[in-house]
Amino acid sequence: MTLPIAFFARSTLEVARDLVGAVLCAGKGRRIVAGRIVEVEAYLGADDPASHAARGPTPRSAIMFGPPGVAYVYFIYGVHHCLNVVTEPEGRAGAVLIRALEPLAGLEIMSVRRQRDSQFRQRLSDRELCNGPGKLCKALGIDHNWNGLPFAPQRRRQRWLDLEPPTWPPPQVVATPRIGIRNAAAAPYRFLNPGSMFLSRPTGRSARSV
DNA sequence: GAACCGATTGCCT
DNA sequence: GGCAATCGGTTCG
Repeated sequence: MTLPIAFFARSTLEVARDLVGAVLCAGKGRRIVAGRIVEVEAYLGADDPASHAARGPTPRSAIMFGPPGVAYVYFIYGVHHCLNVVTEPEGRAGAVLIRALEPLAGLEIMSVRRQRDSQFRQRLSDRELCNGPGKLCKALGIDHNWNGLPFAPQRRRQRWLDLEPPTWPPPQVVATPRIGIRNAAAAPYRFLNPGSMFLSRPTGRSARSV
């Protein structure tokens, strides 16, 4: 069951919290990979200095003001891609950064994609495959060409994304400050499953249940 | 058009 | 723990 648009057309903080435990699937040609979301971060609009949307819409951030439930993919440090889910009703800016996954399917594909030189390298451990926003994009084969794709299965397309709700019972979720943020560093907008061994960083001492 | 810089990662000491 | 890699987006002149 795919998460409906109404799920994403809510406040970014609520969507971020509720995405922990959801299953992300990515299809590229015949290859399908999937993982359970264990860590995300919320990025808001004008009130959030750390957000790409903080200063209003620009060519890059305009997508954050658009319809919810689509991918916002950006290129960072000239090296990596990061995957977000656009939130809030159209006209209001918001996005949730996917920071870490527990790999569920296609682990061999992920490992090959993650290798710097694909030849003669040992297979990466499961916990290394998707434990960071840049790493999981590499493992899922996601780049700027995926920007704007809906989170809805369209299996006849070359590329598609899907998000399915957490299975029962939902995981425990805690909030901490976001990683790598200078402004507004204290805002507890990072949401994660503290019991997971697939996080990008340790939970941290300031974690609070939400 | 030039300068600055980043929601990261992996390799080096 | 330090730091380079390497590019596009954004801002400033």
